[in-house]
Amino acid sequence: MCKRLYFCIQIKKMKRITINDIANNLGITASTVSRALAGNTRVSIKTRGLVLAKAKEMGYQQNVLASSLRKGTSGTIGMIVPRINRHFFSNVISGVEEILNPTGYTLLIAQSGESFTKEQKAVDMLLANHVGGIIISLSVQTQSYEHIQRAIDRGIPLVQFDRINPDIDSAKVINDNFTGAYLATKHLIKSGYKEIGHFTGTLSLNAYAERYRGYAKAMSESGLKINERFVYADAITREAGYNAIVNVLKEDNKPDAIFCAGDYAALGVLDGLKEMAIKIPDEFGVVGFANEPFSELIHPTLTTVEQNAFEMGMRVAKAMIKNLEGKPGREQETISTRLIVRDSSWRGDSVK
Amino acid sequence: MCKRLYFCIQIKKMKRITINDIANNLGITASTVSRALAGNTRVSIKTRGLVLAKAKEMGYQQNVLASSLRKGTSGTIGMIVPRINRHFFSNVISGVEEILNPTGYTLLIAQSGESFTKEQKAVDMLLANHVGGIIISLSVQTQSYEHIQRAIDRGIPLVQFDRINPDIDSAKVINDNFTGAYLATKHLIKSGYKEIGHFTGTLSLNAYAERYRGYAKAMSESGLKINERFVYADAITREAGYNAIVNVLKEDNKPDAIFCAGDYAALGVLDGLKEMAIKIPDEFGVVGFANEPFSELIHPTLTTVEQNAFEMGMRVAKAMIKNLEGKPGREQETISTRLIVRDSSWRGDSVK
DNA sequence: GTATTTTGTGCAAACGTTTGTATTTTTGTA
DNA sequence: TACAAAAATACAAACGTTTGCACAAAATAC
Repeated sequence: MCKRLYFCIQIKKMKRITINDIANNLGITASTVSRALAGNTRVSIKTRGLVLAKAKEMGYQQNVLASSLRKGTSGTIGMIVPRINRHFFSNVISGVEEILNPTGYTLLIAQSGESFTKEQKAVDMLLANHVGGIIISLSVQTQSYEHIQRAIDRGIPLVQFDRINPDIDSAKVINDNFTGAYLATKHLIKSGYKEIGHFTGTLSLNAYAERYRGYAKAMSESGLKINERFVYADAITREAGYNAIVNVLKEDNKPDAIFCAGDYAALGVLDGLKEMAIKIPDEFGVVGFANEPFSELIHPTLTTVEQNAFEMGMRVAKAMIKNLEGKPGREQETISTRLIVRDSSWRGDSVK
Repeated sequence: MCKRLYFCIQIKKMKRITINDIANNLGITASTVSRALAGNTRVSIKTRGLVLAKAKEMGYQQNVLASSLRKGTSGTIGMIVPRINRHFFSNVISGVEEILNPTGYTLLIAQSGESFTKEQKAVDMLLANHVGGIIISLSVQTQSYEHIQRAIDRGIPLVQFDRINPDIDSAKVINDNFTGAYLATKHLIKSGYKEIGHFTGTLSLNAYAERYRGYAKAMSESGLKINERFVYADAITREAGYNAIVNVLKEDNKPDAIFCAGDYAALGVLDGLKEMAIKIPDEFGVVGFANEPFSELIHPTLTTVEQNAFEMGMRVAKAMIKNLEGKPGREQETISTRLIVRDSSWRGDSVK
């Protein structure tokens, strides 16, 4: 590798300080140093102080790899999200780090890109890296769950969040999608809209199923009938939202409001309505879901449901830590959502 | 730990398959298995096939920890960004993963949150985790660089991107901030604005310094003088942009356009202008930087400079791999930027 | 046919910890 | 002072790889 010594000398990596170095320096043995650093009471308080001081002096840094190898468990938590550049997910990540970092755990993040194969690979990658636990939000494609089971079989803790599979035995943290959707729909009703449609994502994902459930509940509770022709279950992108609204307004029987299960779809709906010169909110109401940053910046500002992503992240991390500490903790937690009323839906009390 | 055996049985982790298991099973030795799995030609093609088949059959997964420990270098790359939930950074991350993942490297992401202390801690965390390399974009606070030097001294490859320190000896990938800013300012001039101000971030960061340089070049080239009272070097947030524009328009001598070094500041400027009922772009021109997703959604749509974040990420990853493979590679690469003209600045050829 | 090279494996040490057990030192008690 | 108990430390094995070196068997050369 290194043909000539004098080349190596300058390139050579600075040798890391190990516990053996400290031990030799202090004239004690490595095991004592190890225990001292761990704060084990079996080593005298005097030696502990000595070791700590010397470690600092020599610039010792634990070799996490060696430690994990010996202990059989690493302080790394793996996290799989569909996309890191989604406002919601990046904020969940921040929330997780908020709790995890101070405890010394480190987070290994992987993206599934909404692809099942990539999700599988991500799980295997995390397992190969001996993560101590896995946090996951399923991709839209995911329909089979052996990869998840593989992780569980390994005995490593699993926490699902947002896009979960209820049948998998693990801790779960979800948004209160039901209530959010319920309130959003109720709000549209209160605002005087009668023919309310719903654009959402695949109902095989619990998040979307719950939003549909909330929508349906609000409708039936107010004696309104759902027109299934106003319901699209594959409309979560801007483009899909646009296509759906254009499509649905072609019919004789038209809706006068749409509750979208995502802000991007709502954005597409607004695009379509503007194109058709339909007045918002006078003639048509729109509500989104997620409170994406753009939702308060567009015109009209978009009524939407806020999910507390950061809070969710913190709860996820806490659930993970609980599991890592050996406490069972297979509970399902729910993070509350909040309706934010803006211009795209509120016609004032007048209509009420 | 486990007081009662029959409790352990069900909780017990499934034992991992090691190369020793494969070796025993095949009646050969672990070193041969190791070599076979690595595709070493010193083991016969026959044995290699046997080992590979058996490994697959037994569901072998390499213990990355042990491997890294022995090899003294891990296949993990650490990446430190100011904030993960910024459109630009999350896209750079995606770009890095695009290149890194297929090669088997894994990415450990840490956030500095624009805090110097957190950045230092992040570096130490990555070093403790024996990352094979570090990719970093400096926080705005960072003024001292011992932590970076610490990493370099360890001999691990470093790649800086976007917010770099030119004095640190490492590979660097930056945006063509100069040209972007130059074109943006030129465009404003072409659009007929004469008194063009500049709202930017701390000029100690090269990215902002370069944008200033581009702005200055365009101005002087067109024979326009920079009024330093129209230049704010601490205005990168929406709020700061708002305050700055309100402030600057109080004076007798007013600008008629602002080139902002960030879209958020530009957003604040638009807020202020709208509040003061100043017509955009007729009376006042605004250009941002970054092409944040919201910039094409707001009213008026914002002229801005696009940075190719994903491309940048891929280049960063390639530079890292080059370094990991032992090739020196301390070059500085520049990713081109592109002006996107929208409604906030273009008064048409009429004015020209 | 022997000598030499090539090819394929095995052996054992090493990476830096952790941890059960053994050993030494200290302390307390009779 | 002797002797047990307690406290502090040392010893050594283990975690799962990788890799230099040794060795045997096969292939080639003379």
